[in-house]
Amino acid sequence: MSAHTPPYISTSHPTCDVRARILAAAGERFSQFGYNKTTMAEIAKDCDMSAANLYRFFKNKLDIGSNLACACLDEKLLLIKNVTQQRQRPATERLHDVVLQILAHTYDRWANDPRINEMVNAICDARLEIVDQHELSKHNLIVELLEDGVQRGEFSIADVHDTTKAITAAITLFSVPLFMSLHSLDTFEKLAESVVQLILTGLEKR
Amino acid sequence: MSAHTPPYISTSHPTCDVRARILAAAGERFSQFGYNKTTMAEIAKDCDMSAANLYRFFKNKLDIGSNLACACLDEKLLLIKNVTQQRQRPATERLHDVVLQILAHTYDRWANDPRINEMVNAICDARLEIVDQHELSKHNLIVELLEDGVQRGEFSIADVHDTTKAITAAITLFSVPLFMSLHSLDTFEKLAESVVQLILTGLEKR
DNA sequence: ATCCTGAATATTCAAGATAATATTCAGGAT
DNA sequence: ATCCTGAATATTATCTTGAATATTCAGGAT
Repeated sequence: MSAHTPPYISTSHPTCDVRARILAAAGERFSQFGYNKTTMAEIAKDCDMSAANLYRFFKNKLDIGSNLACACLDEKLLLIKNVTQQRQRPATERLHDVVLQILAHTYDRWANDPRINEMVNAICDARLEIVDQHELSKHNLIVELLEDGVQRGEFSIADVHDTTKAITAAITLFSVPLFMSLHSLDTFEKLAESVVQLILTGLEKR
Repeated sequence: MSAHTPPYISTSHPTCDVRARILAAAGERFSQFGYNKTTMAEIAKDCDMSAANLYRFFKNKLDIGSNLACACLDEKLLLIKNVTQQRQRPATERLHDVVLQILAHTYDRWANDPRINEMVNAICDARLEIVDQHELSKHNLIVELLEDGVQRGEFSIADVHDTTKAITAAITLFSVPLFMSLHSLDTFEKLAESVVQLILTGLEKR
């Protein structure tokens, strides 16, 4: 992490640079030592400023954390979006990949960056609206995917919103970091395959 | 297990009576005041004996808890069994009812007997094998149900065990007390209906 | 011998004291 | 005027220690 703002072309107001620098420093600390164990003073020192000055750019520590958590969730959302919007591929394939992608991401974060998860959790139960917003965005992406699948004649769905909720519910196990300790990634992947299979084709004889 | 295992009919051996009496007293206390807040001395007094004497029948407090937790889980299992084994009904209906039954039970326990859940949790993460055993029994009941459904020509299933695991995974949201705070029972029931629908018929056009 | 207890010991819990840390603010530098 | 800081205050975490509780055990009652 650079201690000083790069002096070159800044597309935005200098204030934004400072905000970005603070977020970068905080993010670095949070992911290395955890949210609770990094102090405002440390973040400030990394940015060559006083702790008090941080409060000119963020309401408080939780606000810094929230911004980082949002970025984290957005990144996750982007991963999903990248799959769902590959319009040339069959919707079934994309649904499959979305589920596996979610699992891979959940597992990776759990295994490789536990401190970030700690932070996201801390933030999420202090700021319900953040997770709500994220869930809504995710919901919409899946709705889009299902609608696309229906239009192409791949899917037969009575109520797209209900079905999206059902799918989201059915893949809970793959979305919650807490569960990741239950199995190896490999086991989870096989399980996810089975669930996708189940979702796509159901049990009834045809 | 017990230091002296009765080789014959359980109810007749005095040791079993004592064990049962202890479990009853402990169960009463645990569900009323919680596992952590009831003392061995209190349980003992309820049984008109010394605390030390409890250790002749159970290894320790956790062992008492484990026995009660087992009974709790067995009761849950029995509920499921009662549904799955109604051979005269279609397997699809039974599968539906099992899921709703599980949800109802999870929710009820969470809402009306939080202390029991606290105990079961405490015990389960100290005694993994208990929950493993329970999961296995549950798995077997669902396997039976699916096999029955296949035989009747209701279901078309490639691998019954994999599918059972998939179903179990897909209803995670309804099995874990932790999630119960997310929605009302009513909302959960509708969601469960959708998930069952999804499991039974799948998404693909037929 | 078998069953049980009171007292001894080990472990866990919780209230209060202490130290860190978050947050605010009056005022100084540019 | 705007930006920033050091010091003051409020909040939160950590540590300490006495008390509560779990567990053990030597020995008494039946």
